[in-house]
Amino acid sequence: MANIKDIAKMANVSITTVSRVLNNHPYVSQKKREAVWQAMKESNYQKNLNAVHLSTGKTHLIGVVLPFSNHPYFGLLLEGIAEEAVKNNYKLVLFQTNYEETREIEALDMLKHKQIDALIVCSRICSWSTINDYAGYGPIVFCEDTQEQPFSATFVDHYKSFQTALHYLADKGHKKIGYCIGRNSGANSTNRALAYKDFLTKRKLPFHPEYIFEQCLHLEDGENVVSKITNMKEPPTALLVTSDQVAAGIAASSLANKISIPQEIAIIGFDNQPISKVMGITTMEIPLVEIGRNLFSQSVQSHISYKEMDVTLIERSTV
Amino acid sequence: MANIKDIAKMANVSITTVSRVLNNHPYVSQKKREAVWQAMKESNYQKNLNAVHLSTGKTHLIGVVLPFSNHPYFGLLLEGIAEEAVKNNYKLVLFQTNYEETREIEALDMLKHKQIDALIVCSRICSWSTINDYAGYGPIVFCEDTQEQPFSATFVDHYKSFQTALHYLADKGHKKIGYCIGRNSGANSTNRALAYKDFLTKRKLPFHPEYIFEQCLHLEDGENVVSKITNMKEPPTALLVTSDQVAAGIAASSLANKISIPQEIAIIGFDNQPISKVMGITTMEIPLVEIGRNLFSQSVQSHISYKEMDVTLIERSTV
DNA sequence: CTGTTAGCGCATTCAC
DNA sequence: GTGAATGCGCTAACAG
Repeated sequence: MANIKDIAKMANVSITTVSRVLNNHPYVSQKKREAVWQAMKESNYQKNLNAVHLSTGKTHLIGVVLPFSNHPYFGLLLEGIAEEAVKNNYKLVLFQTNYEETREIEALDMLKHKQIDALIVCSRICSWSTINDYAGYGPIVFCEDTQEQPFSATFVDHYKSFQTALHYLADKGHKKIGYCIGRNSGANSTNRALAYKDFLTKRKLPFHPEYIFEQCLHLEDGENVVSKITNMKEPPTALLVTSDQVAAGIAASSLANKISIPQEIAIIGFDNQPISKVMGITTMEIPLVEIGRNLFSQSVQSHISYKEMDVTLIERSTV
Repeated sequence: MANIKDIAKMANVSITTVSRVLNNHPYVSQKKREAVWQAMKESNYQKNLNAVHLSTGKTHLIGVVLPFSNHPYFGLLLEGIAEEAVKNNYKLVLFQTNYEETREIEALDMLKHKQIDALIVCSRICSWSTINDYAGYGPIVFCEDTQEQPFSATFVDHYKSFQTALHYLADKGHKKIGYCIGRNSGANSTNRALAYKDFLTKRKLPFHPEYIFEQCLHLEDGENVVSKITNMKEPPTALLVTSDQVAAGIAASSLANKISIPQEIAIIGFDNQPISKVMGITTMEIPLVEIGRNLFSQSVQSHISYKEMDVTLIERSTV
């Protein structure tokens, strides 16, 4: 495989000149420029990116941290990130963490040691104090409201959207409303819990701890929720489900258990995934692909920015 | 950030010795080894992988080519690949092709130019003759029967599994059986088409071209199938659906259109995705995660190997 | 066992 | 406009 030296020899110029045309610098005569192009064509030259990386300290690689790659939520996010990466000639390095802190730190370390240019954290597990140790090594962008933290972010206002959905349900006459959430830690979960409490207070509704269902991440988790509900003396009449996957699971399981939706239980999902459309689930649309695209853009910028995306209620037939 | 030279200085040894302990070479006295460790600890040393890559010509990066990252089929495959990559301290570089040939060639070119060590092609679009041009630049592994091609592969026998499912349906009394397929090109599709024809011949059943539904990749595509079927004078009584996603879409759409399953139409999906379990869809289980794991292993081996995985019929309630 | 030295392929001063 | 020279951080003969 030809290298820059070979090209220089073939084109009868110096290595520097080759490097200049390679990087589109001005101040190269048209004649030499063409000679270099010719030589590159003939020898099917291609830069050795490893050398470029070592020399420049840049890798054109962006790390993406996510818990699982096989979850539609992250799939959509990744789709948006990947789309933009292709456009900008960046490649993505995947860090599948399974929510293990060490995995996330591995990614952070790669940033620290210049193995990637920036890091996109789709779902954070490390504390801010840990992450702050890595500020300055390169952009780290998040998919949550980073508040005062010195990191870019693209996010939705989970407090607001949760309230919107909750009041929508209440306006339809529901008084016993519960919700399903993925993790009980995490900023997003905290915000939603707060929104829930504030809603209850405002509407003067009692707080039922058993109306909160945790560990609702995957389709299968919906079954669990349904089985818990069927065993309740006073089950909720409506459920806010923070993932369309789980909402779909609940819908399917309800069907199997002859529980009618929305008569016996109303459901609002989140994300507006294809599955919610197919199954007619009312949902809060989160523009995940667009968020992904924006996350990528922020990761290749040196300044910090915050971008809030809107959530839209999509009415279908489960409320 | 300290480099190998600094460490050498601190530990009072040569660069080579540092490199040796770095790479666990023998022939280093315990004393010096410990001195180096000490220095590394003190300075929080970390290798610059770009330098390692340039020097060794290896990147510890494996490329993964797939059409979409947000499809559960590829999500599961990716899950298996990622799992094994983490174990072996490799990182994954994603190539989302959207089935565009140029994207796949980009990946191939990265292999050629040593930017990645190997390539895993989850779904091929390029012709074998194109791909053969890249043989020798590094391992390329496929998720399909590579036949005489000089590339490793992990795959399932689509001919066989299609036949199994088809005869299962026929044994249940079905005579009008159709199938839904993703792409009409691709080796897997060809094999299934062949299996279908052979089955028809063997059972002396007529061939209805309208019983073949193409472009069935996503959940939403199921709607289409159902609407086509409802407009047929003589609709099929059973459907083989090469993706659980589409099968789920068909099930949901049937429900919405008051078509009862399996009474009016029987369905067999493929993959055994969570959704098929939740919706009680009979399916042909393909061990995607395991295939992913094996694909990774093959990608870091220098010899060529072929591994066929078994497909298992999982009976649920749609037949 | 240990150190010296020569690359790996490219970007980038700096001088002409 | 152009090129010689230096360095990025590490590996791997080779010599001792």
